[in-house]
Amino acid sequence: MKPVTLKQIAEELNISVTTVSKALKDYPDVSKKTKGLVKELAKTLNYKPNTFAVNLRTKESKTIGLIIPVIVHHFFSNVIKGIVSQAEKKGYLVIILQSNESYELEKKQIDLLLSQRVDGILISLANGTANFNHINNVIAQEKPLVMFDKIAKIVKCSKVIIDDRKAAYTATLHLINIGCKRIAHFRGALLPQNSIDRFLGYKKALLDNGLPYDPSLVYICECGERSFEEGKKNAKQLLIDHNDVDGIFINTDLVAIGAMTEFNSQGVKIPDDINIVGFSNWFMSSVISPSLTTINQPGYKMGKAAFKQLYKEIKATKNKKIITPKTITLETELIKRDSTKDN
Amino acid sequence: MKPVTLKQIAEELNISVTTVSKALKDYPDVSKKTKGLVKELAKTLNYKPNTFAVNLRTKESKTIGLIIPVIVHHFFSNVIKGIVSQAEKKGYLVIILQSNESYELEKKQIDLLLSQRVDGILISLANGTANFNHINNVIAQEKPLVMFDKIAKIVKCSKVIIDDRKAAYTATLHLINIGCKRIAHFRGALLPQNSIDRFLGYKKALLDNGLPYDPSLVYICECGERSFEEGKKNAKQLLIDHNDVDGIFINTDLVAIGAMTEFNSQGVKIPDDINIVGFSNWFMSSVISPSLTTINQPGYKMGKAAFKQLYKEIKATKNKKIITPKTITLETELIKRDSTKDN
DNA sequence: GTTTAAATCGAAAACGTTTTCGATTAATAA
DNA sequence: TTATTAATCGAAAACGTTTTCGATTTAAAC
Repeated sequence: MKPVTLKQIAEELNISVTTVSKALKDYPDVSKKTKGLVKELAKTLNYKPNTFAVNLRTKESKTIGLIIPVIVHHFFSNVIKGIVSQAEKKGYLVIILQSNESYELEKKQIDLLLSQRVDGILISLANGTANFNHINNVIAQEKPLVMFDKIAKIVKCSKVIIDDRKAAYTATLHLINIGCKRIAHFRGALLPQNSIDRFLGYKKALLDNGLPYDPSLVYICECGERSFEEGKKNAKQLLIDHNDVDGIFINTDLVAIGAMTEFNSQGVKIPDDINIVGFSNWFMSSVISPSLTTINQPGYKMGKAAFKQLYKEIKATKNKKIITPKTITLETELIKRDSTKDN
Repeated sequence: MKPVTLKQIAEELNISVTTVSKALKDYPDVSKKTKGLVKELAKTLNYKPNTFAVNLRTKESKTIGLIIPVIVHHFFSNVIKGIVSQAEKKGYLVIILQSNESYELEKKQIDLLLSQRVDGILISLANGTANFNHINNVIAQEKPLVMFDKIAKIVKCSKVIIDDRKAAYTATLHLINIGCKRIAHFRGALLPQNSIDRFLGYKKALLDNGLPYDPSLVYICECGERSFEEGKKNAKQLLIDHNDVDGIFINTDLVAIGAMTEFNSQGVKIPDDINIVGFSNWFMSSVISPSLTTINQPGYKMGKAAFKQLYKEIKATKNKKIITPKTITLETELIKRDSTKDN
């Protein structure tokens, strides 16, 4: 019941292991006849090359690692799907690790993947990550690495992102265009680049359009496991702090839905009393009532693009070519629904 | 910039590769002194054993494969999270593949994982899978395999499931208890065991409680990508076919939410005109309005349990022990919310 | 001083593949 | 005929580790 090896095929046909190997890989220095014999026998014996040996010899595993802050997440699970499907097409397998937004875990997982000798790494940074030595370490080893979504601008590597600032600008502008004068923002955690950028886009849209920027209108949420509750809490606090807010741009749909739930239960009408724009376009957002105006964030596309870039870099590295980091920016779009007024 | 090997450490210390290897693994036949020297040098050189070589030697990869019908799915992504986190604890990595509910793909992916020589396989069957040769093939090779959620009763292997029939019975009974007399069922696809079981539980609850079973009240949906739309469509059809239905037990939350959307838009009041019970307890279900009564399906726990069982079997196989298949049934619970009347 | 036991080490084989390079044979050209 | 080329093959090294088993040295026992 042991797996078939080249040796067994060789002995059966009274030829050498070398020839068997070469026959299976269509080397030109094997006759058609032997190729035929070898391939036939390999098929009937159901020969499968021993990946361990192949890996050892070729020094590649045809495997990539993926580190992601959360798995149970509409956007990220779409990214995973994009990566896995694209990788499979190119004959690569994907090892998935969840960093749980923890820098320490992320560091360990990088080590784990390196010691596993994956051919490349795809990563979306944890909220807790402020030090990038572990990432730079990977790059220094000339192991291809591509960041997506939650990136660090400071790190010299390829990135696949959306233009968070622009998207946030668009979202806020929409609120302004429908007549909002006091626009609040529920922002994400402090460290991640994308929550910074969304905040900056929000701020710029205000200033560009003659509205004052008021820091007391900006609320923070960690956007972790308890996003929904954070949304409710912030909404409750907002109602206490201010009575004149007529629009909110919220960092994530799930937080927005939490906020909407709170507003609903307090009798605050959406969009009549307050207009809300979320971010990400979770499936849920189209289904709740009122449906949520939001920014579509293309997770599946991002996963595909990230793998494609990584694949290029793996090939390049193999051919000893130098890779110049590339930043790919994917398009987003505003999806108008019922949580904001028609204008 | 090449990775450090045992050989380099050996040369540096003027000892043999054998001794270095043994020192690092704390063999008793290496002196304390050499152990100290070796370990110290290994650390300063940042030695990491070459996994490829270790795999080849030990014939194990410390890697398992996971085949799952869909990744972007609240329940399944929770399962993934459970598996990945548990596996990491035991030093195992997880390769994820999505079968897309396709038998053909599933078959190919099994082959892929076998040729990758994973130490074990975790699988939830595709809807399209009616033939189990590919699975039996794995078992015949004495490669540990555990099925979860979408299983095949006929296959002799360990399984982690919920008692779908019982859960469906409970759900239907709840509808009966609050006074429903004409209870419809939106069932899942025809092949999967769990959609069959949920249907049977529904039917049994009716008959046990003196209600007639009426096949015209059973609607089918594939529960694939378009679940939401299927829910709407079935709801619309139901309103055309019957005007006396006062309760529906629906195979999946997402379908239920689709149905509720349709009822809402047609002015059918939930739960006054019609009571609805879903299945799975997606996060969304607690957030929509009215919130959805449903059966909680413990995805994270299932993932953990599935890996634990697989781990046991991997260990057992390694020690040449025979493994007797085990079926683990996880508890479910009815979560009463606003889509069903109080009684 | 000899025997025995314990402690410490290393040579070598093995895992299964890939690839280089030299050897052999057959076919062609001179 | 011999020289040259093309076609076909295989020996052997290499990838880096683990593990068996025998060798050597040292200490203890007689």
